[in-house]
Amino acid sequence: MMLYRVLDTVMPAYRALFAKFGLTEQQWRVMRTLWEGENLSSIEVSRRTLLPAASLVGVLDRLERKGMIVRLRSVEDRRVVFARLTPEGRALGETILPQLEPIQDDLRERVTAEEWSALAAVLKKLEGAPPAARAKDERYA
Amino acid sequence: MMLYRVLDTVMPAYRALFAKFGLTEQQWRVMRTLWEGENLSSIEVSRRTLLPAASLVGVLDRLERKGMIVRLRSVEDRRVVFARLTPEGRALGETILPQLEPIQDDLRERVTAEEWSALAAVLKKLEGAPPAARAKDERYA
DNA sequence: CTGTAATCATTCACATATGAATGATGTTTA
DNA sequence: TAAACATCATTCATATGTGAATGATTACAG
Repeated sequence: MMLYRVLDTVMPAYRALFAKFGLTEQQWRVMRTLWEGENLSSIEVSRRTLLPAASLVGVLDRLERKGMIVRLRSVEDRRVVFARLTPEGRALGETILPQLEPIQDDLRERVTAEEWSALAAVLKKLEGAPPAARAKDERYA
Repeated sequence: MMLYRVLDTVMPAYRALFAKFGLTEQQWRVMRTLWEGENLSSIEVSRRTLLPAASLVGVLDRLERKGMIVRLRSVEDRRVVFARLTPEGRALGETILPQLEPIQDDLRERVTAEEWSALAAVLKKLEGAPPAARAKDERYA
């Protein structure tokens, strides 16, 4: 509940910014990874954004309709689909990213660096060993 | 992102339990408040569960269809609707609540009490001053 | 080489979230 | 008291989340 409460109070600020440019939170997350990675496979985007594959399909559909990205099927492995930014998509990033600073600053203003790392540490412990059962995809936490 | 990651690893365990009894996470949250409060107004349930009113309507619809609750319109203020547990709804609580312990224990096992309060403190600071409610006139002027 | 298992993207059915708009009902104000 | 407001529940349209199932493609064991 605490986590939800925090998200409920922190996210609206971001959402307001994205909304100005016609993006939803999830669409934003995808664009964000692309502004960094440019050309990524769906599954890689899914991993970085934490968006389930099933949801990602729709998000990519809508981003494609908006002309922000294009989908390209891989040649080596035809199961894989890549998402690539269009010039418009890249331009959007250069418009939005700077406007993100004020919000970030506002957050940093309220929590000291030590508190941040303490928070990060505890959260990391929490995600460390899923209660249910894992054993398969360990990779890197 | 950290917050989402934690939710992604912690919630599935709970969801698995609810699912056994045909409940979703949101339906669970509502039932939980009713197991404590018995007869609450919609708006009060909304406040305690953090579920937006618009979503709550549907959740209550489904819980009502399942025979877990009933809706009663208030007599003093006919705008208000109360949600009340049915005997089945109450019984479900007595079946599920005990089974919740193992999951809770597992979490407590991984994080010490001090870490918990530290976590709570930081999170509380974060929700302290909603960045969004800062003013209608732009802030980066 | 062939059958089988593993992957990846997608689709389905169902449950929610979000923001805006409504209708019914209280409250307040001029 | 009539008009302007404020509340609460609900509905709408659109976007996601969830778990299960599919189809198309590899990767692999035998």
